[in-house]
Amino acid sequence: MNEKTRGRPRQYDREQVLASVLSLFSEKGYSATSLDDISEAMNMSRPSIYNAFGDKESIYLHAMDSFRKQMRRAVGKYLDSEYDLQTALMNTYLSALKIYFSSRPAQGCFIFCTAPAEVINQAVIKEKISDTLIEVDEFFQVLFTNAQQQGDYPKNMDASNAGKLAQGVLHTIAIRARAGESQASLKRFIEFTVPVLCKSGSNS
Amino acid sequence: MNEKTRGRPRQYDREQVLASVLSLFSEKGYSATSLDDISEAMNMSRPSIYNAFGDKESIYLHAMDSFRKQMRRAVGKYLDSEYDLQTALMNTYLSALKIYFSSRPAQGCFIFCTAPAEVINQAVIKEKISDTLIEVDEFFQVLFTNAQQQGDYPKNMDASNAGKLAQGVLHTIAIRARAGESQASLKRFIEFTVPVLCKSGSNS
DNA sequence: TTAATTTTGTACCAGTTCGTATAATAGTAG
DNA sequence: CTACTATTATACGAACTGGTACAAAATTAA
Repeated sequence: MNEKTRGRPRQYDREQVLASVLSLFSEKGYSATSLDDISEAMNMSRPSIYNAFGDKESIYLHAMDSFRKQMRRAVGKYLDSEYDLQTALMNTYLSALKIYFSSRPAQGCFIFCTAPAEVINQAVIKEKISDTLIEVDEFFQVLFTNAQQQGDYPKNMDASNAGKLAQGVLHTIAIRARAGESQASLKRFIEFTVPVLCKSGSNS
Repeated sequence: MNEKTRGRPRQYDREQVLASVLSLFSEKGYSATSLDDISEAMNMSRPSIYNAFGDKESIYLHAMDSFRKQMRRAVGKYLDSEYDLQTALMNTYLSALKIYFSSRPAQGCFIFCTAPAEVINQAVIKEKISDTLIEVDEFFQVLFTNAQQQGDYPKNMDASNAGKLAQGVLHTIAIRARAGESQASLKRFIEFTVPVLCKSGSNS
């Protein structure tokens, strides 16, 4: 990976500038962010940016991928069946909450709070957000089907729709965090919600 | 209301132009919509628009109010206690679904799909979206407390958080509709979800 | 009529937008 | 040292941005 290549060497670190542009887009959204903003945040000149990531839309798509990677890193482990359903859900939501509140003011979910606005006129963004929905639905669905196999969740329930509902909780948390609801309040909401999703689980 | 006033009479109908700018903002979001776009959609010159609704941000806020009114008109009746919990929830979601799919392609919820992107740098929009969250939370909470009084929902459940979860379902439906999920699929999702929310309700 | 009042249309502004043409820079290969 | 290659910096441009000054138009009040 660190092989010497011809030509002038890069002065930027790809992961690092992606992280800073992600943070920028997360704050202002796609349309309100200018290439000048991006250039300043990345500390790169405009032609360099274009050369590295393409046009503005393409930069945004890279940021979406970067965010998805971050989320996967945070919650992927809960797919392991050593966690029971309640624990896996709870930990997933708490991990998400931590990310949603990682800036001040809290910015919620980068993808579900900023991308939907652009969806109608940007086909590629629409595709990627749809793809994200599917991936997350499947993540949660696996949690429910695993629980069904272990007798932890009723088998007559539709794990696919249960997964969708579980992702829905993520969406509402993301929006609420960005709108100013407190982390403590959202944590209480999660504590109420997880037993409802698990249903057969013994909640007081 | 139709009293003769001095000065040149208006050539526009306030409700009508608000409806068209709402549709425009709903499609493109706040930042991607230009005053030229707005002027064309309203069929009004820029100074007239400024005189009638103020600057761009103010126009957007008026559009938010207009959308909230539309939603209230559609679902307000389900607050009447003649509806049982399941029916009220089901009808509310179906009414929302109809609005979310009223354009082609479906645009979901104007407020929760386009406003969150602007929240961080536009304090007034943040306030209004927060205010909307509270109003809708209270709407659903009333549904649950009414059901509790009629023995239709367990009294040991927290109606406030139940209401929040119920609004969460609205959020995920809105995002999914805008991202391209089919109305039929979302209807099945609702049919799965309503009994889960009601819990004690008899679902096969 | 004349004055007062309100809305409308034209035209303009300074600032910003995204993207790129061009040339300088910094490294490797031979 | 000379090619070659890739990245960087400067600078520009045509289009668009939100907002407004100004005057014309259309009504009521006196």
